[in-house]
Amino acid sequence: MSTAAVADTRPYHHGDLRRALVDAAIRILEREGPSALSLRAVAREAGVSPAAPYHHFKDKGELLEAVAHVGWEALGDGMAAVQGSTPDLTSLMTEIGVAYVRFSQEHPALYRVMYDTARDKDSLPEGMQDKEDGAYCLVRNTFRDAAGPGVPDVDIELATIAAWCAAHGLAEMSGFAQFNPLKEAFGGDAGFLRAVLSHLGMFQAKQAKQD
Amino acid sequence: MSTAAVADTRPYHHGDLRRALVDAAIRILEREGPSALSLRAVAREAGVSPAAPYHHFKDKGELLEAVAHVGWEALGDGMAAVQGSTPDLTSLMTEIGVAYVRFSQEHPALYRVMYDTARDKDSLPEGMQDKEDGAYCLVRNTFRDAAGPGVPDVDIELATIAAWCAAHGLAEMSGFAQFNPLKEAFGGDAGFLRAVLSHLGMFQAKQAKQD
DNA sequence: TGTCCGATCTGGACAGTGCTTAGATATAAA
DNA sequence: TTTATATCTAAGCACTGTCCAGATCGGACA
Repeated sequence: MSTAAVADTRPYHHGDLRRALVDAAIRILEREGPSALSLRAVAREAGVSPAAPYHHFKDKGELLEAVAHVGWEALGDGMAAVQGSTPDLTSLMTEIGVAYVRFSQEHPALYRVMYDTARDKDSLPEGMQDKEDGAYCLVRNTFRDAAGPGVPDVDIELATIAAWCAAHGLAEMSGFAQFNPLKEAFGGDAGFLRAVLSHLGMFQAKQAKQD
Repeated sequence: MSTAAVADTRPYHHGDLRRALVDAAIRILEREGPSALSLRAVAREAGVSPAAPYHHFKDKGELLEAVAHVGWEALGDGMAAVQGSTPDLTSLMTEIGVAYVRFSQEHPALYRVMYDTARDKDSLPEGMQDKEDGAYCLVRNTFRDAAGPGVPDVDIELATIAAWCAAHGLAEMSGFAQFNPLKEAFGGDAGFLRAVLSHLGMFQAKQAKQD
């Protein structure tokens, strides 16, 4: 998760403090959770004064945006990793969905920051839907490839949105206590995720194809 | 939304300050959003000192739980209101889903508090899955009624969870800017919601019935 | 080489927060 | 009426996000 070494180049006093602050924030997030993520704690973790971050970010929200950006890229990487793992579209989309939920389980605090900032702006990050390597585009492209050239854009878009919403809902609630009995019934977390995702039937482009 | 009159009985100094605080919190939430909801602001709104709430709630989290509880009940009412609006299961479940998302759109701040506290506790409120009049039970019962007696509990539960996750995902993202083009394509917000919900196909008990 | 300018960082301050403690007050019970 | 208990206030603590004046350092220019 790019908590990478800080001292690659140090063009300024501290040496790329901006990146160091984002890294520090992610470190705190993974170690102590979202409630411990104050601007002052981040500055402390990075070894600078509480006012230093204001030379690189307009306010706390802008720092969180930068943190979220790292998260979205990592999520995209995780989803891209299962690409080509199976030729069957339905099971491929299920695996992409599983990768999505897995990310949210492995980085719950980061995932929370990602959607907190998204809700504040009423929008997923700009780049995700346009840039070809974004997580959102990955899902859309998978649907498009499977659907073929005759399917209207609106159907592709609908399938993408539906899949994204379903995956997000599952991601936020997969840890809820209510679901434990069902997890056992499906042989653990992985089986449960696959069951829900394939039950939803959202990962079938056929539906979009036939309309 | 139960911002009801305060002075029904006043057995204590202030007169049911507990309820007054919850009402005040909801008022602030609807008026200024979640970021304005501090314990001190709630006390101010209710006309008491900043320390007064601590005689009725252990801490801020417990106040938020009480606020969220009001929200869950209101959500349940909204979903129950469409009950019996159509004999067809698929369209009924779609309407229940629409009612769910509509609630989140009309009370975004309250909806946010509901899930913030749920995530903190890694659980939906206790009563919802057991009490017969809870929103969660409403969905499960609808599935059960439609499926008939031969369908195993685990399938009913799976369908319920899948539908709930999908509705929540859509609720959190239905306001995102990315979806605007699609909304126009489906003739406004209502059409968009129905399209996504029925595309997901999650509201069909048949799948559960056949397994 | 020396000087200066602007980017970068610090120390200190302000208002606001959640929460605690000690004391005041009013209600219900004796 | 006295007493006990629930309720509320006042004051204070440690913390937060944010701003400001001043210190400091790097690179450009002379």
